[in-house]
Amino acid sequence: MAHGEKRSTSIDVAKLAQVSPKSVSRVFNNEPHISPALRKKVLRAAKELNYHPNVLAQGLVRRQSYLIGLIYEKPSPSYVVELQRGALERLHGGRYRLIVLPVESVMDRPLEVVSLVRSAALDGVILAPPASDHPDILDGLLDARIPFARIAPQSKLDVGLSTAMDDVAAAREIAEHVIGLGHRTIAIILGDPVHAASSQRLIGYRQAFDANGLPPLPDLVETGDFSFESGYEATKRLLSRKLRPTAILAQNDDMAVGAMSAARELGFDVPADLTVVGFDDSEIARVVWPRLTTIRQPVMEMAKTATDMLLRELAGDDPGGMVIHAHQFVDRLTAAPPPALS
Amino acid sequence: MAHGEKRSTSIDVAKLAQVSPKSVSRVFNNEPHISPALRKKVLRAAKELNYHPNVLAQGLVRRQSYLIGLIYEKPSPSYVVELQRGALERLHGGRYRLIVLPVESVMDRPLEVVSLVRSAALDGVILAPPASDHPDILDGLLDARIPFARIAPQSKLDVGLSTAMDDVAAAREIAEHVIGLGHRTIAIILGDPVHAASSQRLIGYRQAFDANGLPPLPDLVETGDFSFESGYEATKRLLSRKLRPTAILAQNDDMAVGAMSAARELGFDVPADLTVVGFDDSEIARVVWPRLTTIRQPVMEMAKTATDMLLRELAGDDPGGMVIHAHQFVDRLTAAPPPALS
DNA sequence: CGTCCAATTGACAACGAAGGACAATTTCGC
DNA sequence: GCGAAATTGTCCTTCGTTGTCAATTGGACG
Repeated sequence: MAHGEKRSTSIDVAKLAQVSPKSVSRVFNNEPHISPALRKKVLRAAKELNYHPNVLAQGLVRRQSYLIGLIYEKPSPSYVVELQRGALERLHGGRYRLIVLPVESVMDRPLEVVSLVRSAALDGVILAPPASDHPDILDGLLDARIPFARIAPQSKLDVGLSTAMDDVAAAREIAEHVIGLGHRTIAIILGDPVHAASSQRLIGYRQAFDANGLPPLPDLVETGDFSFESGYEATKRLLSRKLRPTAILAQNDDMAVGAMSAARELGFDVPADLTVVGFDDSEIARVVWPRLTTIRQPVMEMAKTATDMLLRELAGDDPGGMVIHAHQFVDRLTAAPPPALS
Repeated sequence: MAHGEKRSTSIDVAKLAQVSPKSVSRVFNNEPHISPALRKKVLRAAKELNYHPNVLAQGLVRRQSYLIGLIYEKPSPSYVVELQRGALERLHGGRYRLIVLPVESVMDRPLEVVSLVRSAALDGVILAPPASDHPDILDGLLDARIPFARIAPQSKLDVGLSTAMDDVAAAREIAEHVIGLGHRTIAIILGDPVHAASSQRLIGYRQAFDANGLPPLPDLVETGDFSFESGYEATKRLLSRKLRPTAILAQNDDMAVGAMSAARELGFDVPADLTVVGFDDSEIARVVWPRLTTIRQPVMEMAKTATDMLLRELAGDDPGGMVIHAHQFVDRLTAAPPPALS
């Protein structure tokens, strides 16, 4: 039993080093005006006692918890991973820590979210869609004076900090590409309508249709929820219609991959018989075969920037209001001319 | 500007409700012997002031932070997601929160991990591989008296709490299946050797080889790091050898999917020309086409159980020492007899 | 060698809530 | 209306660290 050193306090260290507790505090906070001799004494004593300042006590007096929350509602795993990666990359090395707060249903009980944030004493919050667009949440946080950074918001863009991309332009771009390949019978799989990005992307698709003299095709639209399964089911329905699409625009990669699976099961080859494109360029897009043609949404970068802005705000600097990140069309292997023309 | 209510304290609530601060405390901590009337008064005042107990102050006096850390070292995204999901599911509704602590390199600086945990004042820690097997980390946590639960440890099984599965048996099982299909030239893609699971699974493969009179095949072994890319690269090398395998045992799903991609690129059909099996049954296994034959490792359940044990320990109950979860062979579409026999 | 200013330290009261030990006050059974 | 039990209130500590301001020390300089 060599184990069992009890937690030591700044007072213990002070006693051992024969200085005042205040001096210990000063050394640990790198305050100016400290003689090298004092610093050495304190550090030696601290090391001997294996002392770590108690963040709870610090937090109490400084009115900070050094906790940042990441709020999201069960989006695709790959999206969450990217979000976290971006946030953690920025947080790394600093004193702030990341708390993950997946919430059941943002839309149903928005005030619960605010209450959660308050009772956890978070210093700041990163809001992923669809929480980033919920007015009650924004108001609640504003009211509680809790700084927040929003990822990909689509409304009330003047509120809080945000990082975003141009969903409309991106969607238009990938739709243009598919049309350019010769497709005329194009189906759309929408994501969860509570995500504002869903309607934005639809607008982009429509713009491309319009610009190329195609009808809006209300028949060939199915609604999913951004999950693999929903893309799979939607595609099964689409491919069993009398008017069969030669291309499918899925509003994210998971649904696109679901579409590919369904197509394969029904005997269609991708892309020879059916073009499938996604949106996001999440990990899965690079990993499936054939590799998915999609739009690269810089989720990690957006999360990193959002975190950066939040930290700057917490530090008292002016972080600016909104940063737009560039998207990018990524042409891989799932888009080809329609069978009739090939 | 309706915004800006300042944070209120228990004393504010007491004043407004015209009761003693002690009563406020009693109500919020659900102590017995409180009349419904008092409770109502306090709750109403608290609501009006939008009062939330300050967790920092509570934590200070109770010596708890209500923070649980999840420590992992950049494993596959799907694995992380499952871990988090399991932990969060158990934590949901309670007062404990999850802090994610991905660490650069557990092996290089194990004491940094301990120091991180101490300075963040975590109440308990969940250790994913390979941290769950590092003796210095275990000792450090033991020393600091911080409870921890280990996921899938392979050594020092008597230390701390743990949840695990039988990697050897599982690996043997899937190898037996492949051999049973008629394969005789079987390649292995190992995961990162710092993960103890890697060698355990290899032992299982070898047991199956031995039992069926196959040589250990040291030539057809490649080492990856559990990532898609490493599986992809390893497979490119394997398939360009003079002695070409008809089946590949990958030590996790990501590498297996990488193997499938590489095979496809080289013109091999899976499973007609090449059988590929994985390990873990992470999300990706269900999502790729053809769907991956693999071993289901109950990561989410293990994480959930680990969290449960940790919470029980924190509550002062006896959580027991170790729980073994059952694995399961999942036969899907990527394993078939070798071409010569089909 | 004393004086005065700056650089260093120290003393002490917050911070917000909980816990313990009792005292004071209802409330209720009968 | 009495005694006992159930509620509430008082008061004082504790938790570990920082802010504020006063005290001390060390030098430069005349």
